[in-house]
Amino acid sequence: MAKGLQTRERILDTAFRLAAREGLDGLSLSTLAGQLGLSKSGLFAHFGSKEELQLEMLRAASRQFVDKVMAPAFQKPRGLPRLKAVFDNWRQWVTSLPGGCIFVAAAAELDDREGPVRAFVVDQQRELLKALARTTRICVDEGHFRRDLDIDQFAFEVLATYLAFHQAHRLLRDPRAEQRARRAFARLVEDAGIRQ
Amino acid sequence: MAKGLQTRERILDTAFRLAAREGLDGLSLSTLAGQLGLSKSGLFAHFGSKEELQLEMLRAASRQFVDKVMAPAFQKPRGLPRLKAVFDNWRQWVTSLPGGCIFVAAAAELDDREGPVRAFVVDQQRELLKALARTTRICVDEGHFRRDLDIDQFAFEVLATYLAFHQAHRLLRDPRAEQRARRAFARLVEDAGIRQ
DNA sequence: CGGCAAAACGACCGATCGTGCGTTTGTCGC
DNA sequence: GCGACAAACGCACGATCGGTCGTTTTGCCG
Repeated sequence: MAKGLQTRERILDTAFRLAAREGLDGLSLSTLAGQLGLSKSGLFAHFGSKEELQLEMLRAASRQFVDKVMAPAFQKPRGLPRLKAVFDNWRQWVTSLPGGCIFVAAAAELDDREGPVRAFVVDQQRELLKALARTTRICVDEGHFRRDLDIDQFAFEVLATYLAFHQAHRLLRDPRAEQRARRAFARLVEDAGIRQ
Repeated sequence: MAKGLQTRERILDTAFRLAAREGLDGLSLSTLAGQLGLSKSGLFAHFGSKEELQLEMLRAASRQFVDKVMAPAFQKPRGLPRLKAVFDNWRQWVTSLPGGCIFVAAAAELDDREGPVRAFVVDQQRELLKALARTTRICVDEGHFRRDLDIDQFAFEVLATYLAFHQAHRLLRDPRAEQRARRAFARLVEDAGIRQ
């Protein structure tokens, strides 16, 4: 009983790292099985289909995202410190993963298809925007941001900064990517601050 | 002689639309040939390999981008009107293509591989950033933007807005995507303007 | 220990991939 | 209108894909 779940976790962990490199479809069962030292059929038996594996892999990635990015940030004080921690952890989440963020890869890959995998990614992205908006709202409530700030617009622009950082870092391999992202975020925060 | 080039153009045009939906690898020669009413081998003969087809397809996409986005904008007066036209045309470039922007798809797909296709996409992205920076510099020269503006940072943030727009539009299918992008761009422009 | 389900295996399926080859069809200059 | 050459074709190849199945190995429990 325990052995199965243990192997399953090992599969998902390896899969979500590998899928960020090869894409959701690019990752083949043979490759994954080889990487894990398992037979293809042995691996396959854990999930009924490749789609199910993709879904479980994304769910595992979501859990890791919460653990590494959101949860630690929520240890920080409410308001601006927490928002900054979210963005910092988010950046580190990308740089720590050798294949980049799987959700960015999945978003581009799935934006035209239909089905449960796309639905999950869309849902997660919406949840992320909501979480960003909530964190931003607290900044307003705490008096760190001005009251007439457009919360959802702010969340959109934080996401924009993240996406540009991801591209500059992974595609262009620009060493200034982090600096660019930091400055863009700082400008966002400054603009949202209380005017004097 | 003329027939060959004509067919070649038709192939590339269909390919670059299709590849935005399916990805660079996802697009198969069989599918493309079927869509064009050609045999797979007849299509294949135009290019020595799939990689060459991908390269030529991206080159064709680049030409279209210049024609549809950059060139029309350069008809506008120097400075802010031109910059705004670039961004407007850029947005329309995405919405007019049923599969979205192939470079965004390619960027996510290729960020880990090596080879000439990746190199081309990287080069094009760098050129785009440079073109954005040049257009922004003219805004400074014309007195529309303040003199101490960080040009490259500005270009980075314009690209960020575009990427977030692309994602909101294509993945989330958010009807407010355009409004969000407009506002983000407007805030960028306002921030870069002459302080009073 | 023995027994038995869970887990992993290896061989195989049909489909599809990119690619090569020999042939037929089409077009254009003389 | 005919010869030459480009363009498109049909067919088959080896590889790899996701997926199936019957068998063997493993590990837990009484």
